Amino acid sequence: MKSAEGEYEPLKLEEKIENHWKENKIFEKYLKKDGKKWYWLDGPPFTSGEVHIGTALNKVIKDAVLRYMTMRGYAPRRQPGWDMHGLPIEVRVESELKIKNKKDIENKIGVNIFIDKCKEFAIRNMERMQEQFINLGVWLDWDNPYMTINKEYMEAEWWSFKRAWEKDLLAKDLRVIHWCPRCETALAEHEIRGEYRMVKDPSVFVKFKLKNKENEYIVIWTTTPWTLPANIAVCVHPDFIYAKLKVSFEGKEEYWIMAKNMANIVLSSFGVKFEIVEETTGRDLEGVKYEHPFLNEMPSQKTFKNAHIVILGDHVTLEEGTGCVHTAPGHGEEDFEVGKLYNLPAYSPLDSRGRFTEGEWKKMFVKDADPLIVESLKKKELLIKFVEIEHKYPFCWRCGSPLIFLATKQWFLRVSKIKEDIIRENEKVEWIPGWAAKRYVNGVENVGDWCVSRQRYWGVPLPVWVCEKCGKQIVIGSIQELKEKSTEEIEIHDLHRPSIDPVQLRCDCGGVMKRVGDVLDVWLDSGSAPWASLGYPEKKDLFEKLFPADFIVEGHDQITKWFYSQQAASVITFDTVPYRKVQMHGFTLDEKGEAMHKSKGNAIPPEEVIEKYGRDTFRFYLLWAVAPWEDIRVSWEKIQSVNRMLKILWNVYKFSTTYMVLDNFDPETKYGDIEAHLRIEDRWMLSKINSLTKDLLGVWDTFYFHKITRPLYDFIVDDLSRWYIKLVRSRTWIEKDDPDKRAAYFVLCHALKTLSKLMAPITPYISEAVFTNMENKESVHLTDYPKYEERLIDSELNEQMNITRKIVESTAFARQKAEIKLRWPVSEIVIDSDDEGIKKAIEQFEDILLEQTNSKKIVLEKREFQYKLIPNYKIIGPKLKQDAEKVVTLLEKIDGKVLHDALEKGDFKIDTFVITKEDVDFELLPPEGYEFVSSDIGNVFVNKTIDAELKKEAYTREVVRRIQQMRKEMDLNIEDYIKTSLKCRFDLDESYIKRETRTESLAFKEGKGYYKKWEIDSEDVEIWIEA
RNA sequence: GGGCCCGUAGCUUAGCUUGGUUAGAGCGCCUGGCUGAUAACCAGGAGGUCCCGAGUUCAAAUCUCGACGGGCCCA
Repeated sequence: MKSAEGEYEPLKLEEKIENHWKENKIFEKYLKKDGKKWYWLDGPPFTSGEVHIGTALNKVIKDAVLRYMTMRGYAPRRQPGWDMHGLPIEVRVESELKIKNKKDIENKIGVNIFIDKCKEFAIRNMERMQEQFINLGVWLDWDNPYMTINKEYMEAEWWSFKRAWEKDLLAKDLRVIHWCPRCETALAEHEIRGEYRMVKDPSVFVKFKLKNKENEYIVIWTTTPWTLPANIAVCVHPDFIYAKLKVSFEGKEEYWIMAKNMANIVLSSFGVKFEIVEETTGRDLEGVKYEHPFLNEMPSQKTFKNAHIVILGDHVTLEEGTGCVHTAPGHGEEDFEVGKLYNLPAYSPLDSRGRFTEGEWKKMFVKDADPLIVESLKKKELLIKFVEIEHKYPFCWRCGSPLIFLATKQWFLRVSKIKEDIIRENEKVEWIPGWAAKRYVNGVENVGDWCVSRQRYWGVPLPVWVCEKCGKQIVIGSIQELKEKSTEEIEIHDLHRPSIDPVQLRCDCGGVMKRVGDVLDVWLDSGSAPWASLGYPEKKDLFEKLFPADFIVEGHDQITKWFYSQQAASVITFDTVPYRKVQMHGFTLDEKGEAMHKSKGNAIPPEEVIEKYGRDTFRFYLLWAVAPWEDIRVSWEKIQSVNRMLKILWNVYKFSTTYMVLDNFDPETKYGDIEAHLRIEDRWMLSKINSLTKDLLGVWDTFYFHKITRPLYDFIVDDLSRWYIKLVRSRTWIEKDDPDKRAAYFVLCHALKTLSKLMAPITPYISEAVFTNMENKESVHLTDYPKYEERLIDSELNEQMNITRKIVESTAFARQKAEIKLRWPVSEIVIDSDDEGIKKAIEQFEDILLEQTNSKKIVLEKREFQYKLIPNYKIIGPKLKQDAEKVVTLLEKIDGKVLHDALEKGDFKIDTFVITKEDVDFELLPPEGYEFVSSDIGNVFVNKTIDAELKKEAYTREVVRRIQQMRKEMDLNIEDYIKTSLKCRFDLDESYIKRETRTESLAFKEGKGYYKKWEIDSEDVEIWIEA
C-alpha cells in the first residue's frame, strides 16, 4: 500500500487507471470472467456520428448494470449494437455528393457508388461513436458488435419477414400514408411520431354548387387547398343536425348547407348574416350531388361516374370546419376508408415528388399550387373565406420537408391481426417503472398495420419477387434459398442493393420473377435484434441459450418505438415477446428544462463535462441527479457537488493511507486481529458499512439507481468523512504501535475497500485506484459484490449514534447562545430527559460526547425551569383596561412556576380579577449559570461557569491552535519536530502543548525562527518556531 | 378526444409504493464557531398554501375523485 499523493485530480487518475487496465489486460479478463447467463440486449444507437449527453446517459446506465451483474456472479452478454441503415444517412450522403433528388442517385451517381458511400459513412460514424463511448469508461465487447448492415444480420431479417408471409401477416395494399416528396418514399406511423410542428397554413372555406339547384351550395373547409382538385365527395355525420341557411353574400342571396352548430361559430366570425330556413339530419343529405369546382382544370374528374356526392361518415366532428368534410380518398386516411365503403376512386394526380401529373397545374409542386388554386376558386366565386391559421403539421423526420398524404401501394405487416397476442404476451414483461406498461398497452391498442416498404436504397432489400407473367409473389428467407431459386448460378457477397436487384427467379408458370424495388423500414432492422444479433436462424446455440433477453433499457421515447417494434416483430416470428424486463430512462435537458439541441446552442457535449470533472463524476452524476425515468436537467452546479463528494472520498482515502503508511499498517489485517480493540465508534462504523452493503444489494435489483447513489453520497460525506474521521483523528496521533490505532485503521481500510466495490459499477476509476492500493488484487472489476455480515449490523447502535450526534449538535447551539467557543472546555452538559435510549447512548458514547462537546461531564437528569411571566397585553389590555398594569404587578409577585401550573389547571383568581391561560405567556429560564436549547431529544444545558482550571486548558488550546497554524504556514511535514518559544501572561499546560504540536523544547522567552504576534482574549501572545 | 408522468423553500430536489415526530437535504445569503485529510466542515438565522378543491381517516405531501399548470405519447 502506498499513501495517496496529492489532490483528487480525476483526469490524471483516470489516465493512470486506464494504463493499469491496459498493462494488465483487465478489460479482457473482465469480458472473459465466468458466470451465470444473463442476456442484456443493446438498443442500437443510430450511427449519426455524434454521442450527445443523452446517448452517454444511456450507455452509462447499461455499463453500470453490466458491471454490477458481473460482480454478482453473472457473465452477461455485453454486445453493443449499431443501427446503421436508413434515410438519415442517405440524406447526409446526398448532400456530401451534392445531389438534389432521388433520380440523381440512379442517373448521375449510380446506386452502387451511392451504397458504398452510405456504408463508408455509417462505419466511419460508428467508429467515432465507439471512441466516445469507450471514453466514458463503458466496457462492452466492442470487437464483436451487431451491425444491422452485416450480411448475416440482414439475412435473419429476411427470414423473419418470410415468417410473416407464411403466417399471412404480409399484405400489399393501396393505403393512404405519409409521403415525403423530397425523399420520395413512404414513412411509417412511428416515423411521424413527434415530428409535428406548428406551421402557418391557408384555411379556406369553399362552397360547392349543388347539382340541379339554383343558388344552393354545400360549404366545406380545408387547410390543404391542393387536395381540392382530387376531391371526390363531401362527408357529413349521419346524426348531426344540418341546416339550410339563407345568406346574403357578396350582394347575392344564396342558400348554404352546413352543420347547424357550426353556422353560428363560423359565419358570425366572418360577419356573414344568415337565417335558418330548413333543418335536416346528415342522414337525409346522403346522395345529394354537387358540381366539382375543377371539372375543366382536372379532366379526369369528368370521367368518374360514382363521385361528387354527399356521403356519411362517423369520423366527422364539429370541432372545426363546417361539419361537411371535403373528402379526397387519394389524400386522406379517413377519406380513403370511407371512400372504400362508397366505392369511390382513390384519385391522386401526383407523382412521387408531389407534383401534379395532369391538368391545369401539371408539373407544379402541390404547396406551390395552393395560392393558384385559391385564386381560381375566387374567380369562380366559390371562395367564402381565406385566412391563415397555425396548426400542427407533420414533417419528414430527416430532411424536414412537409409531408403529404398519398394513396400508394405499400407492403404492410398486419399487426392489427396480432394486437391481442402482443398485449397478452406483454404480460410476461416487467416494466420499470410499472406505469410504463399501461402507456405501452395503450399505444399498442391504437396501432395500425405497419408499413414496412420504403422506396429507397440504404436498407435491407424487401425480399419479395414477383412473376412478370402470372403475378405470383414469393418471399425469400435466406441466401441459400435465393441461390436455389435463381435462374443463374450466383454468388452473394452482399445483400444490399444494387447487387441483389438483378437476381431473377424462375416462376412455376415458367415466367421470370423480379424483386420489387423497395427496402425495409429500419425499425424492422432494430426490431429483429433480439435474435438477429445472436446470429439466428443461421446459428442456433446462442439463441437457444439466451432468448428472450433478460433486460433492456432505453429512453422513454422508445415505448412506442423500439420496445414496440421488437415485440411486434417477435410475435410475428416467434409468437412471443423477446424480453422479460424493460426499463426506461429520461431525457437530458438543459438547466431550463428544454431539450438540448446543437442548433439551439444549449447542448453540453459529454467531453466538456469529462474535461472539467472527470468520468467518475459524470457517471455518478447521471445516476444520481433524478430517478432514472425522470428527465435530467443537466446542471453544472449539481455536477460540481458530485465532484466535491468524490473529492471528499479521496481526502478520506488520502488521510487514511497517509497514516497507515507512516505506521506500517498491514491492509491484510483480519477482523479477528483487532476485534478486542474495537472502540464503540468503530463498531458503529462497521455496522453502518455493513447495513449499507446490505441495503444497496436490495436496491440494485430494482434498478432505481438514485436510491443507490444517494445513500452512497450521504454515507461518504456524512458518516465517514464528517463524523467517523473526526472521531478517529486523535487516535492516529498516538506515537507508538498501538492496537487501538490499528483497530481504527482496520475499520477505515475495511470501509474504503467496501466502498470501492460498492461504487465500482458507477465510478470505475476512483474505485479501482482505492481498491488496487488497499487490496492485493489486480482489479475491483474482477471481484465480487462485497458480502455483508449480519452479526456486525447493530441497528440499536446506529440509533444511539444518531442521538449522540444530536447532543453534539444541540451543544454547539447552546454554546453559541452562551458565547462560549468550542475551544473552551465547559464543566458540564446536562440533558433534561429520562429517556432510556438517550441514557444508553450517553453511557455508550460518553468519551465521544466529552471530546466532541469539549466538556468534563455529561449528565442526564430532569431539570426544573424558572418561568418568567410575559403579560399578553394584546389580550389583557382591552380586557382589563386601566387595571392592566396593576394586575401585572400583582402577578409578577407570584412565583412563575406556581402561576404556570395553576393556569394549566384552570383560571386563576387574583384580587377581583380572573386570569386565563390566554392572558399570559411564559418564557422558560434555565437555572442560574446555565444556557440551554430545546431539541427533539429534550432540553440541553451548558454550564457557563468557567473556573481557573478550565481557563488554563482553554488558553492552552488557543495557543496550540496558533502554533498549528504557524506550522502550516511554515509548510512543515506532519511528523516534523519543532522548537517553540512563547511570551505571554497565561498559565499554560506545557506537556499538552508539546504533545499536540510536536514541540521538542518549549521556552517561555524570546526565541528564534518564524515569529508571529497574536492576540488571545485581549492579551498579546508572541510565538517563535524553529524547525 | 384518449393514455401516462410531473407539480414540495429563490433554484435543484428527497419523502409518496406501505398514511403516523416539528416535511429532510444541497446550492445561494447572513451571523458565530471549528480546522495538521478536506479550497472541507459545524451550529444558528432567513426561506414552505407540500399547485388548488373535495372525499376517505383518529390522522393526508402520501390514498381516492375532480379542477389547474407543465411535459411526453397517441388520435
